[in-house]
Amino acid sequence: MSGAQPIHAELIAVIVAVSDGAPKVLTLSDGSALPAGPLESGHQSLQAGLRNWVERQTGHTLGHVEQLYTFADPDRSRAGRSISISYLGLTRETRTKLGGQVSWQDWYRYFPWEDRRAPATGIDLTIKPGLARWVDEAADRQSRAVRCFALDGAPWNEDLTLSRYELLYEAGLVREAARDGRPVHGDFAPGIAMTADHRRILATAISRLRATIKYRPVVFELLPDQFTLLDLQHCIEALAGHTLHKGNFRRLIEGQTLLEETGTLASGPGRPAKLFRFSAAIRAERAQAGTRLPLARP
Amino acid sequence: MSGAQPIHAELIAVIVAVSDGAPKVLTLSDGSALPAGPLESGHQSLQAGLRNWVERQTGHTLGHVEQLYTFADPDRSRAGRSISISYLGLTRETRTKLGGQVSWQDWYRYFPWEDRRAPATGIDLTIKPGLARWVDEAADRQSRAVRCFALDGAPWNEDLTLSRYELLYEAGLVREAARDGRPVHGDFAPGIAMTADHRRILATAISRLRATIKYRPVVFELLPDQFTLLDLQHCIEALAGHTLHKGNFRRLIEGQTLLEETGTLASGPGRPAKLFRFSAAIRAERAQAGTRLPLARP
DNA sequence: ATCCTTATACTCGAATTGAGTATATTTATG
DNA sequence: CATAAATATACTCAATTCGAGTATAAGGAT
Repeated sequence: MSGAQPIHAELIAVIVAVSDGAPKVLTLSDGSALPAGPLESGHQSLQAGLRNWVERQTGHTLGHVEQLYTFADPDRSRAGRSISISYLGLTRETRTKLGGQVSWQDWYRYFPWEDRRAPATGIDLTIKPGLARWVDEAADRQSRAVRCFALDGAPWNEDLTLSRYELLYEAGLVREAARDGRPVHGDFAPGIAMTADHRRILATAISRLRATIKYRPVVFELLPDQFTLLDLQHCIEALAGHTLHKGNFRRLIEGQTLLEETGTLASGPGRPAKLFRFSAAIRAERAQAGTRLPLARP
Repeated sequence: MSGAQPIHAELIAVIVAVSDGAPKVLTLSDGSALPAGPLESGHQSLQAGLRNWVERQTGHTLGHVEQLYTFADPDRSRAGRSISISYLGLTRETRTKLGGQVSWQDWYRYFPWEDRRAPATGIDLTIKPGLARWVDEAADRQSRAVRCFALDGAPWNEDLTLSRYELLYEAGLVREAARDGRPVHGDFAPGIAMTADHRRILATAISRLRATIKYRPVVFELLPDQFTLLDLQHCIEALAGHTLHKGNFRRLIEGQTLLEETGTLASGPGRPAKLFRFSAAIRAERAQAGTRLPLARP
């Protein structure tokens, strides 16, 4: 087999925190790029390399870290091919000073259509006409658009963030598509663009995280040590992009051994809520255990 | 940032087929290695590179292809670091001639404890004593072992194939651990070893495939054009490693729009069964749609 | 004392699930 | 040819889960 070639490898990180009821992502260049850096020689493993590098650059300790996807750049210069390995990392947003153009951004700035917590945002109205034009051009597009955007009465599936972004890209309804020279089909969907394929990587991270929280208790990496059941619910709703039924949520959580009471109460308006922490077993296993959250769809 | 270095990239493929009621994986060296090859310059994308290379080498057309994981070799020679990108590919086992040491192997030869279709194989009896010794050495090991191997009355979770292999490796209960100089804790678990980390990659593939078949109709890449409901059930049981309730399986499958009748009947002993094929919509979307199979665990 | 706000508890019917039994239609066998 | 064996298909039923709602408790603010 011939054609093996030297290659340049880079790590791209999607660092996620939740604060003020919004999921945030750590960005460079005033929100237009994800943090990235070359794979360095000293690193034991890719994951260790990423942790080390993020902690040095941002001062944030990463809790859960998960590999997302590896991309190869097809048409880079003769100088050598480039491979990007992307990661999702969870942390708590601390008020540490951030360097010049480093900032936390609400991830729904990039994907407004993914936030369905408040009803009737009218976002679909912006997207649907362009989508309709694209669908009419070929026969096999209909069912894909229907499934991704729940066009008929079908239920919205929050895990399809990546599929939806890819569809909008193919349909020429995001700026990146126009930038890459693809045909457009109308006004761009709302939401701001990013460098290269960074918005696609962010969509991958959202899809993955939304899928992960359903069966593994990774949310605890995003919450403070103590929290109320409503805090937990709001955190999950922020990530999932839709609201949950309070009573059913509590029933499911309390039916498991996920949490334990701290014995203290939260203050604030209204009746004080019990404070909880994740149970010792869960903390020891660092999110290895299984969980059930009321997000699975029939 | 310094330390960027040229890197060698290689693709490793886990090619899976199901025949004679057993999940098979394509191997080299009489079953001790997975097919692997360097990333070549002509390839558009990693996935295209893999398809191209597998089809040229084996004559098998890959249906569903899914990226598994990217590893970096930490302690390779000064000559340059190596990155391995592993993929899962599904195909049908055809009777094409295979080269010298290329062969299809039942994947349960490598993971006998993962096949729970026949009850009481006694495999657990071989593993449990060593596991018990390992658990006793540190406090936080108990719950992990319990969860992975369903030690108390907990239900067996078939998706944990990778976690179980990793635990056995850490516990020094597989040959690869001894080979890598780790302490052993008793007799090795049954199952044959592979080169380097290939058995770990195979475990990753099994975990991923077992998780995937629950919500995406990828099985259709493994079955012939027409098949009976029992064929479909047996295929899924082979992959999942446990049996399903026939009536409930049929109820769930027929309650969806997954299949359509061909109008013909299968022959053989007993009452002839209706032949089905996957519905046109499913085939068109090439496994993009959602499905439900009776495998999800409470 | 009353209102507002949030927490917590409980209810109830619909839907799903797990496990079982009964019947139909073919091939093999004496 | 009658019967057994094997397989397919259909139906039943109770337990559990789920979605959505109502009711009550406990704090602060006015």
